[in-house]
Amino acid sequence: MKRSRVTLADVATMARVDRAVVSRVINKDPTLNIRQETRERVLTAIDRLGYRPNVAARSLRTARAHMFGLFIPDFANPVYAEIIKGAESEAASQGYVLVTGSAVGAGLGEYMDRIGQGRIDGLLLAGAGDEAGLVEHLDRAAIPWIMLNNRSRSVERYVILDDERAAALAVEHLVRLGHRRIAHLAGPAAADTAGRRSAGYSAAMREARLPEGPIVAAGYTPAGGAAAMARLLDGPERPTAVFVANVASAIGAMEGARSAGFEIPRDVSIVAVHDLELASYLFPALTTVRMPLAELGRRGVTLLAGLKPDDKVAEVLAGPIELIQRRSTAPPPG
Amino acid sequence: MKRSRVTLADVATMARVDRAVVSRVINKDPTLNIRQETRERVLTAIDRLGYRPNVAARSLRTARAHMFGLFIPDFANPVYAEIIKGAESEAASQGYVLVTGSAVGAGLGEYMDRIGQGRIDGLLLAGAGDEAGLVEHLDRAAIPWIMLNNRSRSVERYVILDDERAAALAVEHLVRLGHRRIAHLAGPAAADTAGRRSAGYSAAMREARLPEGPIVAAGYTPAGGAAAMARLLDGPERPTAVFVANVASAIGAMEGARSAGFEIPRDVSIVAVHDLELASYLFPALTTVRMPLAELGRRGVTLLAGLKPDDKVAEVLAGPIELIQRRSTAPPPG
DNA sequence: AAGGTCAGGTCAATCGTTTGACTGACGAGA
DNA sequence: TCTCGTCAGTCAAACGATTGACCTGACCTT
Repeated sequence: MKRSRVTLADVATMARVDRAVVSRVINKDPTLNIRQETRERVLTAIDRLGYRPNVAARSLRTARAHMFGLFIPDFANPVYAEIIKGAESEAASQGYVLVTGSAVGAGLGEYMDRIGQGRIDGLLLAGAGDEAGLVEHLDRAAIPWIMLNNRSRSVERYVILDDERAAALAVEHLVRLGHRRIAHLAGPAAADTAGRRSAGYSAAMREARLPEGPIVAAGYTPAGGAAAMARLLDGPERPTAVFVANVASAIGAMEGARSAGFEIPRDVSIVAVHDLELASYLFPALTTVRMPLAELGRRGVTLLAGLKPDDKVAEVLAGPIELIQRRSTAPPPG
Repeated sequence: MKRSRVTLADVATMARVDRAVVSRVINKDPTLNIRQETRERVLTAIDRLGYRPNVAARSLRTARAHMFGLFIPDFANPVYAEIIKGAESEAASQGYVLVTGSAVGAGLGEYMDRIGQGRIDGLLLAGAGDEAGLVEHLDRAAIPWIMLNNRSRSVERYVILDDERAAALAVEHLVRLGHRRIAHLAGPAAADTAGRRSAGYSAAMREARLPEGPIVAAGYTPAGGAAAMARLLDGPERPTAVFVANVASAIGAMEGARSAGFEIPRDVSIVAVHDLELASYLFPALTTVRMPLAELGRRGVTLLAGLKPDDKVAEVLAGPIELIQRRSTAPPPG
């Protein structure tokens, strides 16, 4: 039970060298010229004292925190879990710590104020909208930042996935099954991903020479999906299949269809964007389009590590996008 | 206009006072005697320069980082999302930043090494097991830490929920519906929560003078739940109801029951611990026991804020535990 | 013998804040 | 007149690690 903190000076004393030597040994300074024997004295001293460098002192001196932040809107959304995993592992392998936060209730502004200056070397923003003052807030912090999965209208600092293609894959699957009345349960108008998926839907429908079915927008939540589905199935020209923009809404959509008395996939097929482990345990197991979310987090960190505060990034991540067929899609009735 | 970083000295120069005054104004030092006029000069200087205190320097001087860590095994498990939310909001209101991490692949040891010394003032460990060397690792960091939802055999530093009572609530509900053959789909033997829920199950069964049905353990995952359920329903004395230790396993368990050809709740009732929004969108909507998870996170932070590295904590959080009846439970067949 | 090279380190300024100790000016009381 | 007490700030030493510049002695070369 060592209580008082161990510093460089303590190690230096024990190893009978200058603090500078210890520092250079720890940081593997290539300019350091040292006898093997001395190096070992330092190393054992570090070990015996249980020395850990003080991050605050190091950050102060070097002006780098070796820490990246990841800001997400909501931990309850499992889609972000994938992004976090990718980002965390990439950060670790680059020698950074990734800290994830979500400023419950408050927004990014308060988060940035609380995080203060000098605590993180860069920030990843997943699923952030195009809120007022966002860019100003970030620029005041004078650290590099990148949006994941969303573009900001005002600046080029984002990595996104090929949502058009994902949507097309889903629609093509339905078309191949024989569907002609394919509706679209879109995402919230504010979300950039929603727009891109809708665009992909439209393009694929045009390509297949099919009229765009009814389109209803809803938040990326089960509750939103359930409500929207009810409206989609209520119209006169009932669709035989629905392309849902997000897996969370799809979970609600399935419930909505069931409680409206429709059976999936007999009466209506459902396919959604984003694959999750959960999808195969739903009833019926949900057909999805798998997106490289972990890769997105990974790429964000990689870019952040080599970015200056004023650099531009505008990238559509090329990664495997594939349709995972399960049981929620089938040929149309009749 | 972000030139080089703005420091205290810049503010002091602009306000024509000493750095000390600026510092004391910022920290609301009660011993500071200052004219209203001067204070305002300082405040406007801060504002005009967009000054943010440098966290590294502050931490170095005060030996406090104003940051707490929360370590969880897996972001994909939605149960932790609740804990994070509670902890984050409590931390914010106490002036701390909460950072959540999960050392993918590696364990807590590597996480602690990466996080370094002096970066966080305290650590919350959710769902950590009783791994070897854990306590040593934590004690070397010389910061207060608390386990959430799990006890360590070796030290008294935990806050848990009343899992016995949660289990009893679930079992009593099944008994009241008329079930007599109530099986238990338990959690992994390594998890402390699993043990307490099993104990609660046993006690409630004894109380109801019922023989303990078959008990099968599984990890807190859908896959584990599905496999375990198959085994439970395969035996000679098939249970009419199953108490599942965790909602994630329950999702799998439902799937397992369905693919074995049983209908829920007609053939078998299912009730699980932990309520999630998702539960009402499953098919059928899952009956659960709601646990105060956010409160657990909240309490953890509160304790951490007023804890010394050697203090003991052993607390069963008193919070509302209630049965949320949905459609996965019904009277037994016949 | 003077100069040069190299190994093997040491020295000390610096990063930005905090904080206990101190000071100069002014007015009041003895 | 001298002392004392406020008021309104100022001074400067930390905190712990990093890093460019410097030093010392041994050995070699011409």
